[in-house]
Amino acid sequence: MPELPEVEVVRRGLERWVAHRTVAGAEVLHPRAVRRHLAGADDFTHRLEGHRIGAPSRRGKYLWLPLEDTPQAILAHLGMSGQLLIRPRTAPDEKHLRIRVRFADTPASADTDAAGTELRFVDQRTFGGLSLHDTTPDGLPDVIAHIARDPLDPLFDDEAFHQALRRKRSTIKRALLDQSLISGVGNIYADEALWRSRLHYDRPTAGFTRPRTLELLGHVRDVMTAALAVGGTSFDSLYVNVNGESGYFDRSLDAYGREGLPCRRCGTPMRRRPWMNRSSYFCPRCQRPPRVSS
DNA sequence: CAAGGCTCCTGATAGC
DNA sequence: TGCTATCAGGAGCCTT
Repeated sequence: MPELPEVEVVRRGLERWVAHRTVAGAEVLHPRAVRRHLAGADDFTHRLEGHRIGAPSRRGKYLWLPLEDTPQAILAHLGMSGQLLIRPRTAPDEKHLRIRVRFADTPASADTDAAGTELRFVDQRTFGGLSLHDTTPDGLPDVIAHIARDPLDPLFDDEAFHQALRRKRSTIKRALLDQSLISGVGNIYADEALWRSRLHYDRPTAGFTRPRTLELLGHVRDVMTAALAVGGTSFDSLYVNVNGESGYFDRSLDAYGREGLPCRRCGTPMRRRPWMNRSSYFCPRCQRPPRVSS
């Protein structure tokens, strides 16, 4: 399940293999993959043709490929199971291939041995997709203006995040997953950062002290940086990075998926609790629930 | 307006 | 064997 580190790995792959190539054509094999492109699949493909791709950017779990000659960008979200693969044009289609983008071979692509390859969006569960949007003056696709900066962004404002937590009448894991407060954190890294911080997921944010917020942010950054160093992660075999190699980091997980296994800090069996139609993993001893439970 | 819940989707797996 | 139930969960959208 791609979160910020995995998406960043994909972004770097695209920088290597796709930037500065010109789109020759695109093919949408499943309409749901472009459902965020409201004008439809035909409009999506027609408007891509002939444009040259710029340097890929990312905010949180969104990444986008700017078109160099127009203030627009191809926005991508991988959802649960999305992959962006660079494959030889001659490679057989993947079972869940949703979108194919072909490129014109140019001297630029020949220089990087990218010639003869195409970009494929493969997505089993179809929660992800591509779409084309206008970009704001700072280069951000307009439809993700509500997405907050992510914790690895140098312009992320720790103090503003802390004040936002204080104003909320919510609990900490909900806040971590709220992409309008802090982006890029999903269920896995939320549980990991909370475990490192010894915080229970249901702890109200309103009472957070500044040191507590800053420590949590530090752990969020640490766990993401560690995952990035290993090449992103997804013990989920569905996840493959842009070069088609599977990444991951599963051996470094301290909380997620460890129900019944001993806490790596105190040895107490880890627990799993149903939470927001998913799961939260935590140590019942290190991460004590708040006194007043919702 | 904020907070919380519902829903989209497919495949692996467990249970009967 | 073959069916059904459950789980995985990001984020837009809906309800309260």
